[in-house]
Amino acid sequence: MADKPRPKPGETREKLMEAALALVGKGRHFASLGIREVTRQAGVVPTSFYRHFRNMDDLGLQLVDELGLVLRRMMRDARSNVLQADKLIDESVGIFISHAQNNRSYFTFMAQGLAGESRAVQEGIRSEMRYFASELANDLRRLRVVEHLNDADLEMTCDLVVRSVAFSLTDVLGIAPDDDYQVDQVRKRTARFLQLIFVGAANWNR
Amino acid sequence: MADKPRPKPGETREKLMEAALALVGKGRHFASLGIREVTRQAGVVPTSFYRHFRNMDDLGLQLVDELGLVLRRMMRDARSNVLQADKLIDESVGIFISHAQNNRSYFTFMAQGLAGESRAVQEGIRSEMRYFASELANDLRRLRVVEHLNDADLEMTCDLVVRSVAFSLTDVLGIAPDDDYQVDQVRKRTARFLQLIFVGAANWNR
DNA sequence: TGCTCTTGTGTACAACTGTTCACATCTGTG
DNA sequence: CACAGATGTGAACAGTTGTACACAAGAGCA
Repeated sequence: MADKPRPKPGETREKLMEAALALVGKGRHFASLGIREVTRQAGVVPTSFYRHFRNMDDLGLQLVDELGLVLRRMMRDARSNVLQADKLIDESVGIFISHAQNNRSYFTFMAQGLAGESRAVQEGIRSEMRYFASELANDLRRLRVVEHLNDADLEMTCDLVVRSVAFSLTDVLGIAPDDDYQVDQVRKRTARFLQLIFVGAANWNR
Repeated sequence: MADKPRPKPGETREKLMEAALALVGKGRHFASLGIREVTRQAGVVPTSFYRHFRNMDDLGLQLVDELGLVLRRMMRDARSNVLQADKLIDESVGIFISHAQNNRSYFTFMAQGLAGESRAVQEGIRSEMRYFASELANDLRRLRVVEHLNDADLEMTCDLVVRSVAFSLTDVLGIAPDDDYQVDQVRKRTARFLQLIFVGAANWNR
């Protein structure tokens, strides 16, 4: 028997998730990944896969959970780093985009999952987006920048904001990571989207 | 591109494209389709595939072209059927959504392709969206509803509109085709998104 | 010490994959 | 008419796939 490096406890599970994410980051589509392919990338024997996941969809679902953590971290980061209220939009957008840059694989997975073939993954991601929108609504209420909007309209506004940002993040993913000029273009354009939306919200009286 | 002006309609070619689209409509993801799978669905022998496409990405690219036709038809439909200017948004959204309902497979393919693994398909779809946005800008200019916006701001506004509608169309795809209530919810919500954007545009003076 | 769980491994197999090749059929043009 | 080219077919290939099975090493516990 050849000596094995080390049989660590429960590390294989994470290796498999990272492997899938790595393949997605390399341009592959999650839906086209196979069990063998992932285990190969993880440096594990195919059979091990079944010790942790029932199938690929299962792995995808667990990735969605991890994605939730990433998003929450991003949100916390934005909340604690936005200093001036008048630069709220610019600074938040900057933070979101840099998170997308630093977690390309996760956000690529998110973008793929939105139209993915697993209904469960799809629903999971949409649920994360709804959560994000409702947290944003809370923040805006707290900052008293939208006092004239009723709850439903505020919720609608935040939903639109989140969708726009999400779409912009997929723009970033289509750009070479070091193409600072293009990334900056997306940043500016996204900020203007949000400004436009907030101008709309400020003048919203039905 | 237009490689078949003279020869008779290669029906196998279209059968293959329809087959791929049918599989996508059935919930499969385009990136996970195989050549054999598509030919089987088309009722054709695997070898025939190579008579018309070099590989799956090639087929995807040609589907993007067809998708362009669908989008153009949708646009023309909206232009000729919107009767009252004050109902422009509601009627347009209604038309877009019913087109999405009647061409579910195409729009599912579009949603998938936006984050797909073929950079070319991705770029093709984004290009269709840009075209759509620029046509919308023309229309708005013609209708004189945005006379105070400069070209760049108008273009930005239209881009945001197109993105929002596109996102909403993916919402529709996640709903059972006959769930009229939910579809109507999406319709109303999308219309409000656009109203919000246009209120923003109307009050946009930097 | 034994017993049972959990995790990881190696082997095996039938089914399926993409692609090639040689051959059949059809269609329009010289 | 014959012939060239486009289109479709079937058999064949080597490689990959998902999954089942039996087994080994360690952990926790009586």
